[in-house]
Amino acid sequence: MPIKSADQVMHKAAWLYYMHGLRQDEVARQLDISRASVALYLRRARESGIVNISTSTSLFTHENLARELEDALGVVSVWIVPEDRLALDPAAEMPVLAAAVFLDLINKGDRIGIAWGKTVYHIADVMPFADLNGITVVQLCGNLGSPYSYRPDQCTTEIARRLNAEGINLYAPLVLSSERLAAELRAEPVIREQLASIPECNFALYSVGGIEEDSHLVKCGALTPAEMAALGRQGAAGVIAGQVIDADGQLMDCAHNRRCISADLDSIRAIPKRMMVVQEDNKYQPLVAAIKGQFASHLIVTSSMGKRLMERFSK
Amino acid sequence: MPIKSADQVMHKAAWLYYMHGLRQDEVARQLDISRASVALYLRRARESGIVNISTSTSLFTHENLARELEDALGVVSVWIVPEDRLALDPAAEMPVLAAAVFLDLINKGDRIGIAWGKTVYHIADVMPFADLNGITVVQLCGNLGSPYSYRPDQCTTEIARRLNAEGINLYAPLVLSSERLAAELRAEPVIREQLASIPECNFALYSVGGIEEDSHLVKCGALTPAEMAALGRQGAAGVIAGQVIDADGQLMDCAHNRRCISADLDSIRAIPKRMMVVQEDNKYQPLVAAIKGQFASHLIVTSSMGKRLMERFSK
DNA sequence: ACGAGTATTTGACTTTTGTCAGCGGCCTCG
DNA sequence: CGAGGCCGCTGACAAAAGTCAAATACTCGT
Repeated sequence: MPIKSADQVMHKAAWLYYMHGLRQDEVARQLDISRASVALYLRRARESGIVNISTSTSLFTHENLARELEDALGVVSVWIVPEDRLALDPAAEMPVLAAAVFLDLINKGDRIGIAWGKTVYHIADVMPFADLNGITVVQLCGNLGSPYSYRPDQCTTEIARRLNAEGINLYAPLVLSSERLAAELRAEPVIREQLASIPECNFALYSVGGIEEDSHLVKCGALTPAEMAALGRQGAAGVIAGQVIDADGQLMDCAHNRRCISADLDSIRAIPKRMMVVQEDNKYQPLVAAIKGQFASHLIVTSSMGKRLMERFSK
Repeated sequence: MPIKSADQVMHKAAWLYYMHGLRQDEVARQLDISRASVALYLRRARESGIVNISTSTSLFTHENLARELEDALGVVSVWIVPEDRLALDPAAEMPVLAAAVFLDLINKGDRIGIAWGKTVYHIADVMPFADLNGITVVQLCGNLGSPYSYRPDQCTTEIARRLNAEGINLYAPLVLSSERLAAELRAEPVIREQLASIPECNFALYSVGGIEEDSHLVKCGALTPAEMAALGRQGAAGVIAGQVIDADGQLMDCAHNRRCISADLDSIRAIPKRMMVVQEDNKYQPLVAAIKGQFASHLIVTSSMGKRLMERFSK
């Protein structure tokens, strides 16, 4: 007599309900439990990723603008979040779309790099549960406390949890108080190995940070408003995985970058699928820099941002 | 003002309901239609494959027997349909499992060969709808009227319809009354090209036929009971895509095979993923022949059949 | 332009599903 | 050994989803 574990009952209930199309009361009779329990098991099955429900994202790629941007920017694929009045608020829509596209693009066995920011955290927050095998999720940049609770390690951990994947955190601060200490820490075997393994990723998920004086990096205390303003005057245009880039998407030669523990920008550029998600309209300049720097192969933006990019890059 | 096509409304309703988790009445309010319409659109979205609901099939591979069979038979993967009293009737379970595994194994752009039989038709019958892109479904064997309505072209057409794939039928009878006519028909350009394209398939779905005097091939009138009995005495062991094979899984040298219009057995063997689904317990001998003939890389059987195979192949 | 025929939409009703307080078993610790 | 706490299951009720006949909006041919 095989002992039926709770997991097996859950799995079987999900199978009968979703695959055979039985009603909950029929499943209950079949498994000899109450219907209420069936409802409970079904919820757990969805939350554990045993059951997957997905919807085609073609709604967001079937716009002409998406096609035009793919050609003009030379990226693989673009998704456009519309802003007409029949649509939801883009702030709510974009993370959901990003999560759906993300799940669509990843495969068993992938190694996925996750960077840092409000956008990434929101994506993690709405990420459906899935039961992928052999996925590894690695953290692309060091840690930083945050006034919101969007710490880099949390993003990585949460996404790994939802995918039933292995999560690898980077146990180092994002930014150190001296260049010397940062260099020494980077040279530590445990950190060095982890940074060295980043080129093995085949997928990256991130946004691009702004360089205003109230940008995320400033709010989190990595830079003072004055330092950020100075960087801006020196030509800073955006932030990728905690590192400041110039208008051409190249790493700035500055003290902050030297004090930073994060994925090497060339390593990031070498990742085959680089999914960039940009929510805020004021990220235009940073996004232009990121695109020039080849940081996006898959891009998710609002229609208004898409139009501005089109004007900028179509000539 | 963009004109909202019915398809777009359906797609958007599905998006809001399944991805954002809104209730039907909230979706209705958002899209300014009645809740009943939302329910209708959601059904259509599921039936058109815009929404995908799938359940992990690991329940059926987590048996020890499956592992052992994979080793003993040298096949890639085995799924076992249990027959304990908590389980559904295998006759109902197997097609559902086969359809789920099938959907799991195929990818965008695949070319899929479909053979013929009651089993395959039942699988087609419960196949979920999906919105795969660039899939082609080709018919592996000629047509034959049937006392049940399991004609080969129907299997192909139905599966293609459900996957939103292109279906390519073989417009020839499975069996002709003379060898000469069969040879001439095979030489016809339209038929020849189609048969020649079968090695381009990367996936095959079929079962194996029996050689009893009431087997499918006899019931459909392709062979008389006497002819089948004679073939049995000559060493026939099973039927693959309408063609009779011997106990080693090799093509029999017989009149029936020469009168047959179907995929070349070597072409079938060359297909990378060959998914064989066997429902009936009396298919033991034919299945052994099919396995010896390398016709299965992915196998779905009942636990009792699995045990018999294990006894046969473990030594 | 008109009307027959077809497809879409809806309100009202029925069925199915989600929820949660409370019951009961079981394990732990005093 | 018994009390306390935890976990899982269930019955009963509330909420949500499915269904269908009837109404309305389209389409196409004449």
